[in-house]
Amino acid sequence: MAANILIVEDEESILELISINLHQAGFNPIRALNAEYAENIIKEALPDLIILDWMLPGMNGVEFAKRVRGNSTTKSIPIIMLTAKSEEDNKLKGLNTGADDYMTKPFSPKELIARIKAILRRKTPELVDEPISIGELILDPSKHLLQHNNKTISVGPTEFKLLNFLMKNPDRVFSRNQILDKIWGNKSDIDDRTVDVHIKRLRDSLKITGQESIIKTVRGIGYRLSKE
Amino acid sequence: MAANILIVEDEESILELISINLHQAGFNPIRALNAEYAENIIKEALPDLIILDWMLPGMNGVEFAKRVRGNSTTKSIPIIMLTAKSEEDNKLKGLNTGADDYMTKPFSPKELIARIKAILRRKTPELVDEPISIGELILDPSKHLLQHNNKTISVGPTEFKLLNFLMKNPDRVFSRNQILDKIWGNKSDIDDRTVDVHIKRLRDSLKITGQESIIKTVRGIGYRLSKE
DNA sequence: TTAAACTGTCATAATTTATTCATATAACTG
DNA sequence: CAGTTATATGAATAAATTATGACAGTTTAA
Repeated sequence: MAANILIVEDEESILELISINLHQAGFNPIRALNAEYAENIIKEALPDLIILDWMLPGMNGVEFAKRVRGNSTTKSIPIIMLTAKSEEDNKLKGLNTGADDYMTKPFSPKELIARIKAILRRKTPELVDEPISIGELILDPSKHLLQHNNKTISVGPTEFKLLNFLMKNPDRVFSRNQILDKIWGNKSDIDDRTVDVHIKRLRDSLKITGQESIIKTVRGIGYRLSKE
Repeated sequence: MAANILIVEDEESILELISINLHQAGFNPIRALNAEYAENIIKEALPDLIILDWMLPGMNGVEFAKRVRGNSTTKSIPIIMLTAKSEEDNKLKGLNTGADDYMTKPFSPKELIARIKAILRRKTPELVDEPISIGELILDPSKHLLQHNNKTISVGPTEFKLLNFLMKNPDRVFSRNQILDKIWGNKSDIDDRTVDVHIKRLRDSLKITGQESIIKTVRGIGYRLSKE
């Protein structure tokens, strides 16, 4: 299950940028334009991590962080603080207020994601994309790499996502539509049968490893990945 | 089949958050921003479970719950109530209004999902798709796998559905037509006798396990699955 | 800009399953 | 036990599902 990440940032374009990047990295972004609204959200549902702008209109980031830390039910939620470069001196203060990490603007979305993963890996490992292996195959989502006995197997982007999904849910059958939902996104109006084609391509790619038979066809239902 | 879960929550971001998390957990979320709208939805299609915010604009959660409970066609739908911490005193009242469970805000989406599963498991086990076992046979719907002493038994698609159905309703006799209705869908104009053939094939598949006799013929009526 | 890689769709081949039907067996009735 | 009815079984044919190869349009990378 994807991690829910609350982003508190008053500049809409930045908020959107972070949102999109988190979404693409497989997280669930929850947007808040100010600390007050963010507090309301937290009152209702607990996020797995908070990305917090240092400077906010109204209640500022530090204040907000303090309040999060002050409440027993929320105090263990990790916080990443975003600070402008000029505020760099404040970083110690920021850490003192309880932020688990900080990043100075402008920052690279990639690095932000990396930091998020690092923190989640520490706090809630099950929410991070760790390498998965099945048999002699190793798939590393963060490196976007598929290996077999230390040799890299090349697969297309869609096939990679497909294999990734199946490896994360081994032994379970998925219908073509479930797969379309997960890999293509639920808005797609793509033909069922397209899945067959990608399954074939994936099997072809796996052929040189002799592992192509881990992808089983479950007639009338869909596909399943499993060893034996 | 994914369970349909109606979420009645006036705060849009929370509604969205719950929705996304439920979707990722394999449920089918239906959103309602207020009780009135929720009532309309229920008139159209019965959800399998309702997540209900205690405080709602217009008709509040308790009132809505009462009405759901008051109607004979909806009264058995499980309800999970979301209450703010300050309203915790009300929890008894909440339960009295018929909520099956309640969660105090803020809650973690993961816990919510755990509770949902627990309730569904209790109330409508067929929606949870847990493995079913009879004797030494284990049928796992989500893996679409039939096992006997850790060995996979291969059965055709229709036989699998048939066995699945019978295992979910053990010790009960079904006429061929009832079976046709359940497995083939009621629109089918298929011959009664076809069921016999599939029963035979199923028995054949089970022969190597020595369990083929769990499927009894009830002469003049139909078939029944039971141990001894 | 060009070449290479990737996508989704389709037609068709290959495979697996379903249904019917004829006949053999078994179960019930009196 | 003979007659009657219901079920089991095997096999042929029909139907459904999946695998595959090719293609045309796109995207990506050099």
